[in-house]
Amino acid sequence: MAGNSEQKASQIDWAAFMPGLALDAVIFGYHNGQLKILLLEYKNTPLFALPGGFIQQDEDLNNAAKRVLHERTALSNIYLEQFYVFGDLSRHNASQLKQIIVANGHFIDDSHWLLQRFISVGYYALIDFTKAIPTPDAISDSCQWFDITNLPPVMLEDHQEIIRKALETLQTDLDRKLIGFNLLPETFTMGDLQGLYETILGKPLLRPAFQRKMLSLGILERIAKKQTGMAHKAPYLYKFIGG
Amino acid sequence: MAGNSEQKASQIDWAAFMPGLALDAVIFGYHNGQLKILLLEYKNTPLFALPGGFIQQDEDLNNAAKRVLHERTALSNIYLEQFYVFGDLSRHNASQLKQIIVANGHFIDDSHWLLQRFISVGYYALIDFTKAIPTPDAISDSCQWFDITNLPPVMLEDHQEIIRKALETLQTDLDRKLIGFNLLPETFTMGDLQGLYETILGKPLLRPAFQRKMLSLGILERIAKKQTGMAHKAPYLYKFIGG
DNA sequence: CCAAAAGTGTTAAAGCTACACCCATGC
DNA sequence: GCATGGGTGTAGCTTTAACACTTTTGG
Repeated sequence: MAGNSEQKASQIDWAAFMPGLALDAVIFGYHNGQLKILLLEYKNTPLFALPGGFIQQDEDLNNAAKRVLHERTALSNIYLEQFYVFGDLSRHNASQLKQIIVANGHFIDDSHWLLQRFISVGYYALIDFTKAIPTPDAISDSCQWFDITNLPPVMLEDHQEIIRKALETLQTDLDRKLIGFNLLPETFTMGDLQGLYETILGKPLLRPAFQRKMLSLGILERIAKKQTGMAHKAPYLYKFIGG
Repeated sequence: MAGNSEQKASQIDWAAFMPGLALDAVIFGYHNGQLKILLLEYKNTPLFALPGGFIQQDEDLNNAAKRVLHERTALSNIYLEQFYVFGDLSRHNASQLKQIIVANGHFIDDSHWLLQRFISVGYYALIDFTKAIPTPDAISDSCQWFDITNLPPVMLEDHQEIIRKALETLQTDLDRKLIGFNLLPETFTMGDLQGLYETILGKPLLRPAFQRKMLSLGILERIAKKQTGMAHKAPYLYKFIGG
């Protein structure tokens, strides 16, 4: 849950949103052999949080998620999946929310639904790190990539748990569906792809087996014969062919 | 979405619930080689619907689902999973909802959230058919089992789609997690278990392979040596041992 | 020529498929 | 005995795992 409007809180038409309901997005990217996610840093607080937002009364839930993703990354056509709804009472932390609002110089009545208990739909997204343009929202100082193994210690509400569950879902989805390619640029080497799998699954894989398995799926097309530069045999470039 | 209170609509304290949010439960049972689900039939209408309910302001989302399941089946400790959140605007059908309310002799203001757009969390449950006591709610005439291959043609809103997606999820979960046993009594034969798998997956399985695979998992304990009665070799009884 | 990384070959183990076969029981 | 359903054995195929080997390129 995070502010999703570019306006000041006092100008927001809260009635345009569904009360008590939010969505949080765990946006994965892959760079330099690290799996990363996007986090916002709230103004004047030491709090980090997942990008999120509210659902407009006249908006499909999944479209609200797409909108949030576009606002934070400037990307469209993103791979996006619901993975869990977080609806425990214990995740509610009114004082933390109030701290954020106050730190932004706004006031809100204690009875407002924004300070009450929330139910939040968790989404995870896979994007091409090189194409995203991280963009903070109105109540945040920054929107930055964090290595999944090195997250800030203090996070909003249960966002640590949401991230954990998102990663768990990504790990089990990775070899059931063919989604890994969404984290890479259009063209990539087999080494890139293997590194991605190893990073997500957290274990080394054998190169010959990995190569054969990927090629046997028939979803990779070998593009250029060679790449440039290094002190060893140049790898082939591949691209994903939807299929 | 369905009425979940035992009171008359006019007596219900609507403020006790989270507005715009509901849950729907696809409750699976297995009997006589058929996969079945529980459906409610609304009073004075030809409409069938999934059991469902609202989330109380002071209630965990998952506990609300457990409560609904207990109200409709008299069972506790049910196997229960979230599988999708249905949040499209197109699922909204105000006239259908109003029809149900009117058919129950109640009145409600058109601006009430009950007649507005809803977001619904889909759950599926696996229960022992022989133990459930189907119980209608206050606005329903009946709560009955329906063969999944022979559902009523007219159902509330997008409940057909919810059921389709629940079945799809059950099929993919069936051999990823060890959940089939939740649909059978404590003891069962290998034939029962195979029939269950065949019914859910919609295809025949080879007996030797199935038997070996199940036994190799180490989650079945062979109980009684024999069963009684039929014109052939008596099968062993097995029970599930949580691993 | 050597180190490093890419890619292919090869063999053994493991798993799955399909069918054949034996067991127990009621008619 | 024979039909019926339960349970085991086994041969053949496919998949996976592990390692050896060749290829390319900069130093």
